[in-house]
Amino acid sequence: MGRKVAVAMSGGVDSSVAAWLLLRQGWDCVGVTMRLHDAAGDIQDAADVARRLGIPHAVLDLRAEFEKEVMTPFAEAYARGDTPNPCVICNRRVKFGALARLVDADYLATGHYARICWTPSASRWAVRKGLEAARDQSYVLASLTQAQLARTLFPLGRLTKAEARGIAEEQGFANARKRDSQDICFIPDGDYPGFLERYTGKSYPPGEILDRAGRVLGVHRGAIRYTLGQRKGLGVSAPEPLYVCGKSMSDNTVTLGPNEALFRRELVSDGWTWGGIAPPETPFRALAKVRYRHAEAPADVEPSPDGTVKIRFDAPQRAITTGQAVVLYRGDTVLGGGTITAVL
RNA sequence: UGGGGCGUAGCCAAGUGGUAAGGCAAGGGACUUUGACUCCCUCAUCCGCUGGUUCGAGUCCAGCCGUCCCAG
Repeated sequence: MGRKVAVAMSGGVDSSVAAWLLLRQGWDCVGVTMRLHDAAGDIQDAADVARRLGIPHAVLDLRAEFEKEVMTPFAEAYARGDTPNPCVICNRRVKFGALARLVDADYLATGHYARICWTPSASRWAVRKGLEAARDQSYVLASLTQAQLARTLFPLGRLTKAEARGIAEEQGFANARKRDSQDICFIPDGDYPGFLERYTGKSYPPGEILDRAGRVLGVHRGAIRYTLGQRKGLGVSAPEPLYVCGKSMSDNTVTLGPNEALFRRELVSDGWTWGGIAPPETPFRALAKVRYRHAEAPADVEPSPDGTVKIRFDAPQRAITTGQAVVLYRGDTVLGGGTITAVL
């Protein structure tokens, strides 16, 4: 392998600092920015930083791939009643997929707060958590394949966000003080129900809000707007806070219950990609994480020959939701990641 | 029509003579490369209406209105 690396520059602070770090380490860098959707992005910011660093910069139009791999599956998942995590899919299919295939470089680098390590005992690559626990992004990278990891660099893995911002300030990057990105990138206003209706051309009609005994509590504004564990926006007043503890797309109903009703111990998952360990055939213990901001919890992991994996937590976890990614850890190493298909 | 209960913010609800708790909902903000959760802030110049007693009334009295239950 040579020393040429393409840095995926979003126009934000992190990927800008990543490029600077690689340059300083002697890499032959080229900046690339993906055009993913029509919403005006930060392409100009990325180009400005690249110019400042004195590296070539290219904009790659990946709108078709993004639509096919991310937006459409996103809408389909919601229609099914799942709650997908588009960032996870985007990383695997678009950023480290389509983009990686297009660039002419030995490696692809991004500004994720995560690390990659080679595990000699298993002869495998594995994603590891970023050093700053609060910023760790290994969860959204768990589905990267061995081939993808072999040619990926995460220069920010050992830095804190504060350090990265410090570097951006020192280097005079125009985006040094830019807000962290948030929300789904292709739905900048955060109105994902509105997006889904516009994108699919379908409307999701009102239906009944029920309590766990089946009594009608009110009317919902389309089942698509509600996800497990949700409290806000229900419009139902009660002696205690109520949360979405179930919904049925076929009945077009949303069921509410108290917080305690949300805890479950067991889930079924599929679509696994294995990182730090070879595809397992026997049960083992691990820490499992069921959403981006979930404190991973100890569990028994039972792989099946058909590729599905059953995970049974030692203690019940709140609002385990189908469509979300589940990621297994041993220490700070990612063992693998899949998608939650059922909660028992 | 008699007898009894009740009428406090969008909903529920404390309050019993001293200057309107709390919960839910709602709005705003923080947090956050997913949805959520969480956290913080805001939210009745006024207690059905009208008089009266009192230094002072949501709290006491009278009348009226509304509502619920029992009786018929």
